Amino acid sequence: MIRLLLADDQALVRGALAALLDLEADLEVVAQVGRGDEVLDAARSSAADVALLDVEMPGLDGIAAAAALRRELPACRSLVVTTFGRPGYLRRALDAGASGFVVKDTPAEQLADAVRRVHAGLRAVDPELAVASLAVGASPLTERERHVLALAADGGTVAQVAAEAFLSEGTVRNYLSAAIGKTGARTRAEAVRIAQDNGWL
Amino acid sequence: MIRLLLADDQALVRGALAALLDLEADLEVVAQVGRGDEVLDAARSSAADVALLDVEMPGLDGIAAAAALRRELPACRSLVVTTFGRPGYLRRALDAGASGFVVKDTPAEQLADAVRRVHAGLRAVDPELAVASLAVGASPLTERERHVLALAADGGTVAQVAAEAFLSEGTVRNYLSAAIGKTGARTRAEAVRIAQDNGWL
DNA sequence: ATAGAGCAATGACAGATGTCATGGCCACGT
DNA sequence: ACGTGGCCATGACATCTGTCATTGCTCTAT
Repeated sequence: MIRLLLADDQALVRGALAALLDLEADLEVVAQVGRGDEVLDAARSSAADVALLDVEMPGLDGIAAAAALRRELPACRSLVVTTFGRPGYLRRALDAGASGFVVKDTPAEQLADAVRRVHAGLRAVDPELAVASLAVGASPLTERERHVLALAADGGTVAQVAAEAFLSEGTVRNYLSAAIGKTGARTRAEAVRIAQDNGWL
Repeated sequence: MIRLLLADDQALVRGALAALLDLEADLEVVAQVGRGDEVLDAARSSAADVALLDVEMPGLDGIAAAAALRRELPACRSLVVTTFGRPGYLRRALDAGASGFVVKDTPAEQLADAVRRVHAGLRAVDPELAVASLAVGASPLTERERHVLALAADGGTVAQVAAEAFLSEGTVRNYLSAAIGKTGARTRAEAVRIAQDNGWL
């Protein structure tokens, strides 16, 4: 029996996945959580073998949760499940020690197989996405550029971003300018969109 | 036996929901589609009683699909299921003739009940969301303002938007200015975010 | 040790953006 | 008939952005 932990902030999806996986004779859902920062405790107390982690979660995102599991509970393997096939997500998930990566538009029948592969110590990675990940490559942004762009993502002015980041306005403009150049965008808003689509955040 | 149609672009979620609902003795999933524009045909040929429609779908969104069902196949009732509890979505869904509206973070146990209510001719609406919908109210934007803001949403310049909308640059700036004022935003990007969050698109 | 890369800042400048006043056109309700 | 309000446009204006050149500091790799 493979013992499963489900982590997804959408209760309906979480419950539905549980129903789907419980249909398999060799799988057993032993814990469900709706927040990333509850994953570690739940995995420990339920002695889960595999954790299905959504990327978008409150508290702690699925990738960070995978890293925490790797560090604190290496016996429990991670399978990251996500809505968005952002190439950067895959790379970061694997870097964080996840054993598998599945997007939510893969057929339902393949999920159980992915779980079994991960449990067996193999990798389970969407091949199409792996190619895209290589094609897009790693983020061209430096850490500060990323940070400033993330702060600008919700539409604030340069002055607001500068205040939040404790930087001068000119510096913020320089970083944004660099980010716009590196992403190939023509405006700040477009740069935000491109960075988000690629999972560079 | 209540005959169900599932429409969701994420195959994994669709399959999982099917597994969940098939566990109920009185429910039967008779059709599944991944695109909004396949809903009508599938509902007709499967003689579905209730259609579960995701809002975010390629081809035709779930709300438009609900409207089409209402018009062409009034025997089939619609239950809109969505990731985002955008207040505007609820209003538009009900206007389109949907009988129910459920967000994806409601507990899984309640979904089957919502389906039964809708099948019985009752409404199934998230009460919390109904309140939010009334509080936020309808979109303050005029049709042109909405349109221009939507075109500006992906980060293009004023000149690009003007070209796409066949308007002068000055007019575009005026509409954007009006939209910024009405949404209470300070920049164009923020206005886009606010409008999207409220489902005003 | 030396060159390269990231980080932080300043100043200057062209161009884009947001605001406002104004005008004309049309449809609608009273 | 009249006012109201949405729609389209123009022009002017202050401000905000995006770009570039330049400087200085710190690490890191060669």
